[in-house]
Amino acid sequence: MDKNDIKQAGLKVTRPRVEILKLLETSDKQHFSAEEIYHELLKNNIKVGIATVYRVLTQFVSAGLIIKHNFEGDQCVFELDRGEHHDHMVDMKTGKIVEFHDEIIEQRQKEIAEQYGFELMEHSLTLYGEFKQ
Amino acid sequence: MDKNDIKQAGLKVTRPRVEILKLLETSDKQHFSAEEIYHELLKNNIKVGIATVYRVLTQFVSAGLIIKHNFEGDQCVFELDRGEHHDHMVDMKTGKIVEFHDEIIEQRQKEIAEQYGFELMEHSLTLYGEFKQ
DNA sequence: CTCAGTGCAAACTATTTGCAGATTT
DNA sequence: AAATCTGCAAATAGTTTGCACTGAG
Repeated sequence: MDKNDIKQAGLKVTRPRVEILKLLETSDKQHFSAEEIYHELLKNNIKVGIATVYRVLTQFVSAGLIIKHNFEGDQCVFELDRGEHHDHMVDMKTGKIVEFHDEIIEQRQKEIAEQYGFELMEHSLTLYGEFKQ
Repeated sequence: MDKNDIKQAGLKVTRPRVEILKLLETSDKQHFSAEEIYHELLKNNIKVGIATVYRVLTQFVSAGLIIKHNFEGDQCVFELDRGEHHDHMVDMKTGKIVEFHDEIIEQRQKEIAEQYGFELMEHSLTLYGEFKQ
């Protein structure tokens, strides 16, 4: 129910917002940079400005609809927040991104934070390398 | 032996290089952004251009003398590479950075990479939150 | 009809580059 | 002296903002 998500975020249901959310929901690719989203929309004959893409993405992040990642390199990537936390493996040659989740690591992070008197709010774990073959 | 490190990297031993390395070696702070280094040098009456700071930092990273981190936020930070790998906890209020190392997590990362047929080359783990009290 | 949202162009921030003069070896 | 290095200013890349017009409710 994408349109409801937009409404519940206190935002009006506009073309760019619906289309950006739809793209993130229906694409087989999970991670997009702002530029990629922009070009994808243009390719589908949806006229938007790059500024709107950035604005909408920022709003969606605030609303908790999507997540923003700061991998190595110059630009950020965005993905739909499907509620299940996960970390990433990034192929440094191809740019391919694969998600994983590991309870042992999650647990250890909490223990370490505890040890240091650190109130853990979020974390980011990214493995860089190459997928074999 | 900082000057030797510079030489061994195939770089000439110049004022800016020596001073940047010295700052990173002797400061109680471990992590600096390029701007911070720049201002720190100016404060110590060492005239450099910001472009030189960026150039030298890039060269030092290539030479393996320092490490570059991409924490959340706009700018990168640099720290001396003391050879011992570690991850980071970042206080989102104060900006304070504390290092930690956990063998269990390191081990799990290797196992996960193995499972996925992923040749692990590096990784980045950062905990975000606040130090209590 | 009203106010939020949009596209455009200009502004901004972090970083990089071209170049002529300065430094290291 | 030769080659690298530097500071400056201009360029770049990603992202943000001001503004007048457009569109959702």
